[in-house]
Amino acid sequence: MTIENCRERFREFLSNCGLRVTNQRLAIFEAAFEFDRHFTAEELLDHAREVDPSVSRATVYRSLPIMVESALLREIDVGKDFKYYRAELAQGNQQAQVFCIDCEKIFEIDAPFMEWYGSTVSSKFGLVPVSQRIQITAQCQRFREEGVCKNRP
Amino acid sequence: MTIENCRERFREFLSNCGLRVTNQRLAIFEAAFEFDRHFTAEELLDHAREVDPSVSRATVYRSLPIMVESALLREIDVGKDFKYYRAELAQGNQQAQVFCIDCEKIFEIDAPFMEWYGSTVSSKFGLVPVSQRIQITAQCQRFREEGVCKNRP
DNA sequence: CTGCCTGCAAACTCTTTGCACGAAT
DNA sequence: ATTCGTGCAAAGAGTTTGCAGGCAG
Repeated sequence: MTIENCRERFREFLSNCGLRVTNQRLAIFEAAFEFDRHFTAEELLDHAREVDPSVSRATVYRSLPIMVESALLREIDVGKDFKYYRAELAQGNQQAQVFCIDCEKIFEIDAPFMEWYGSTVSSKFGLVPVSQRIQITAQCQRFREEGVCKNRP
Repeated sequence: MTIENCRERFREFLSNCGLRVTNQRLAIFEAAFEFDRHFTAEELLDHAREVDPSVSRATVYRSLPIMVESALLREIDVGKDFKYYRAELAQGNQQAQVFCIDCEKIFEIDAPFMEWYGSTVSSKFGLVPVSQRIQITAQCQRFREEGVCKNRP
């Protein structure tokens, strides 16, 4: 899946939902897909403004749910008071997140069993799964002992 | 594990940490252990005030981390902007949470493999696990279709 | 043209904090 | 007597929202 595909997909999603294709929404899309890592709403705002300085914080916050809904962005909650996002070039596979509390970096790894597990467990309670995630919080032992974290900026 | 054991454990934990055993802390403890379900900080405040009207919101928020640290309370983040807590009478097993977005209820189920999975995955990134959780978000199909959720108050 | 979108700033929610008083040890 | 703990209210952080004007369809 290339960025061109994604851009086209985004335009179609907007149209199909009766939403307008505005310069701001496109700028936010471009900014999001230029990150090669997880980013926060604030980081996205800063970067989107480099593409189109007129983008406001409100529009970023209004666009994020749309892009998550369209499955172009994944939303990740690591238990902090803000959320992380990541462009989803390759659609689909369930992933487990490992969040390092020392370097604040998010690592991801495929966890194909999760979907099965989610629906098995949900059905035990008479429910239908919407989403499932495994999140592992970890620390860097070396950083704790030596004050150096190889992932730390 | 009875509530008496837990109360004693709490007093010991406070003493061992050089923290004082105050009426407010005890009132918050009692309130927390009278819930037979998950509760929020605000619900805990309301209930603690029934035990001791002098308890303030600040003290509840200052006590929660202590009780979580002492393992008498479990903190659960379901991706909303506030946290849930639950008294932990039976210590220990890793659990997966199923959060129903229709009735906002949290169901739990043992997930003994989680600890193993967390350390296996963490070590792939050179990290040491601190905690791990599986969280499944689900909905009540019957509520969606018929407007009735058997778990809904 | 119509009405969805936008930027701005204020509002909101949950949580944390500074301060002076009060209570546990 | 010390010092930690407390209540109060204000601050804080991230996010949401009301409004008047702007732009896509």
